[in-house]
Amino acid sequence: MKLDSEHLEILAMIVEKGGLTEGAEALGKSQPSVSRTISNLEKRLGMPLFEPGRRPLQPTHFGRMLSEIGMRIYALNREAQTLAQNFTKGYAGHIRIGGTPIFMDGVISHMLADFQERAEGVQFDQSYGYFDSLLGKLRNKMLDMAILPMREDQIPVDCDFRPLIPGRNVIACRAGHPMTRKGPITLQEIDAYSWVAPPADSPLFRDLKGAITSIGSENFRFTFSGGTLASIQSFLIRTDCLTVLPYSVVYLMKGAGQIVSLPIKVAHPDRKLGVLTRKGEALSPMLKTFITFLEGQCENLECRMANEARIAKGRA
Amino acid sequence: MKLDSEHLEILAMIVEKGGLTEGAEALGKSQPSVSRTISNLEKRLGMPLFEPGRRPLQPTHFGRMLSEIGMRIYALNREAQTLAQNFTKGYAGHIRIGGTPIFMDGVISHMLADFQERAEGVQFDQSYGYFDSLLGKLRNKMLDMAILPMREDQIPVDCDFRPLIPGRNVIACRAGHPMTRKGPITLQEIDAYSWVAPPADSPLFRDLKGAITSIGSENFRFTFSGGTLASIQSFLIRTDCLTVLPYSVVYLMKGAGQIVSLPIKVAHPDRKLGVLTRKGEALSPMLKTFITFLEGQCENLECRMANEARIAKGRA
DNA sequence: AAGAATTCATACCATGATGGTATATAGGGA
DNA sequence: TCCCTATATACCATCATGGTATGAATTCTT
Repeated sequence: MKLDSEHLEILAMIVEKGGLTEGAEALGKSQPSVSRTISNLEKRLGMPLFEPGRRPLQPTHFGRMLSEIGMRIYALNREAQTLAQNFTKGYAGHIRIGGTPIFMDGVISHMLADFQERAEGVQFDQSYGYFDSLLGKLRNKMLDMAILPMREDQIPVDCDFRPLIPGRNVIACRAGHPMTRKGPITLQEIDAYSWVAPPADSPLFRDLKGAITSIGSENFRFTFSGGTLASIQSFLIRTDCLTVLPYSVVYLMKGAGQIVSLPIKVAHPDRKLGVLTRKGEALSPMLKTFITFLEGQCENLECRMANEARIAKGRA
Repeated sequence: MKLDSEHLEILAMIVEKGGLTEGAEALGKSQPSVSRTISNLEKRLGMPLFEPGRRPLQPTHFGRMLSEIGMRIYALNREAQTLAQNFTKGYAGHIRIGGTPIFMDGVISHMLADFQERAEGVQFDQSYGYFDSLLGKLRNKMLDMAILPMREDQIPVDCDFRPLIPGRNVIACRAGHPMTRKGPITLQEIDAYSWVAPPADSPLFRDLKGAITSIGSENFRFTFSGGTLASIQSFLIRTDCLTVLPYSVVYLMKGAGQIVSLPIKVAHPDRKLGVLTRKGEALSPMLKTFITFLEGQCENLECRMANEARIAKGRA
C-alpha cells in the first residue's frame, strides 16, 4: 500500500505543532483540509493516528512513529528546496570550463579560486585545449564555456563570444635578467638569448613567432618548448631565456617578483581573450553569475594594468 | 517554492533506473505520466533536470543532486510503509498492560518475554493494580488491557472479559519444608507455621484468609506481608512460612525447585484470571495478536498443570 | 547514410484527490 | 450547565494526475 509522502509530512506537522488547527496554519492549508487528510490516512491504514476524543489531539504510539518518519521526509523536502534555490539563484552549480593552458593557469585559475569563495556551491571541471578542440567540446556539450583568444571574424555563428581582456603579448624574462638593466634594447642584444616557447600547436606559439619577427629578429632558437605555464615559469627563473606571454599573465606573476616584462613593443594580434558559449541556449544561473564575475575581474585587472603602464610611462 | 516529494521520488526512480520508460514501469505508471511530471518539475524549477537531446536521458548535475534527495525520501516512504504494515498486521505496536501484581510477575511476565521474541516490534508498558484502579485506568484509556481475577457477575457492562485460567489457589512453601515430608496433614501442624501474605488490599489477601479459614485454621499469624512475588518467594525459601498463591504461579515456580505446593484442598474462589478490555472498541492488531497469544499460552499452561495433577493423583 | 527501432514528448479526456467555505459536533473549562 | 474552542462533516469547484493515442527525436543497424 503506497503512502503519500505529503500525508506523512502533514501528519508530522500536526504532531509537531501539537494540534490540527496550528498544524494546518503552519502548512498554509485550511483546518478542514488537513483534518480530512488525516481522517483518510487513518481510514486507509485502518488504525487511528490520534487518540480519539482527546482535545489537544494526542498522537497514538503508531501515529507518533509515522510522524517521525514524516518529519524526516519534511526535512529532506526542505533540503531539496534550498538545493533548488541555490541552483536557480546561481549559488550552486556545475561548470565545465575549458581554455587555453597559459591563460587558464596564469589568470583564470586565480579567478576560479576567488569565485569559489563567494559561491561555495560551485563545482568546476576544468580542461585545456585550443580553438578546434574547445569548439568541438563546446558543441558536443562536453563544455559549458571555453576561454580562448578570438578574433571578431573568427567567432563561430553558433556561438556567443564575450571578450574579457585584450590579447596583448609581452616579452618576459626573469627579474634581474641582463636585459632589464639597460635602457634602450638593441636587436643584437635580444638575439643573444634563446627562447622558451609554449606548445607548437598553440596560438601563443604563433604569437611568439610573430612577435619575434615584429621586433626584427630572424634567427631565434628555442631552448625549451611544450611546457605549461608552471614549467615555463620555472625555466625562465633559472635561465636567461626570453619568452612571449600575454601581458595579463606576466602582470599577475610580477607579484612574486621573479618574472618581469621587457619594455619592447611587440606586434599584438587583434584578438581578445574571452568566453565562448553556445548560442541560443539559456545559461545556467551559476554560469551566468560566473561569467559576470569573470568580466568584472578582468575589467579590474585591465584597469590595474593600465595604471601600471601609466606609471611606467611617467617614469620613463 | 514547495516541491512535491512525490515528484522527487519519481525523479529519483528515473535516474535510478536510467530511463524514463523503465522508471515509469518501476513506479507502476505510464511513461507519458512521468514524462509530464518531470517536464512540469523542470518548468517549475526553471532548470533542466536532464541533459536535453540525449537519448538514454542523462541527468544534469542538478538533476542528480535532487534525485539523491528523492531517493532518500523514497527510502523513508518505504520505511513508513513497512512500519504501517507491521502495525496493521500486528507485528508492532504499543501495549499498555496492567494487572494484579502476583499473577503478572508469576505468570504473565514469562509470557510477555516469550511474546517479545516472536513480535519484536511490540512495546509493553506494564503497571500493577487491583480491580478498581485497573478498571479506572482502563476506562480512562490509560491502559489497553488489564489482567485480573474476575467473577462472571463482576464484569463491568462496558468491558469485555476473556478468561485465561482458573483462579485456583494453593498453599505453598519452600521445598524441603517439614510439611512436605509427612503424609496426611493435620490442622495443628499447619497452625504451627506462620504465614506470608500479599498486600492487604489485594484480592489474593482475601483469598488467603478464605483459604486458611476453609482448612479450619483460625488463629493464623503473618510474619511478612505486603511484598511482591519476588519478596514472597525469597522469604518463603529462607523460612518455614506458608502462603497462598495461585496454582499457576506456584506451578511455574516449581521449575526452580525451591517452592512447592502442599496437597491440601483450599476453597478456591469461582473467579478466573483473565483479560479485561474496553467493550465496543476495535482492538489494535497487536493487542489482538497478543491476547490470542496469551490465551494459547494459558491453555497450554492449564493443560500441563492438569497433567501434573493427574500424575500426582496416580502417585498418591 | 537511410531506415528501423527505441525512447521521449505532446494532445486530449476522464476522474478523483485536494482545497476551500459553511456548518455541525464534541471536549474542556468557568 | 453553558460557553468557547477545537475538530469533523458536507458540499462544491478545480486542478493535478493518470491513461490512451500519437507525434517527434535520437540512436542503432544495415
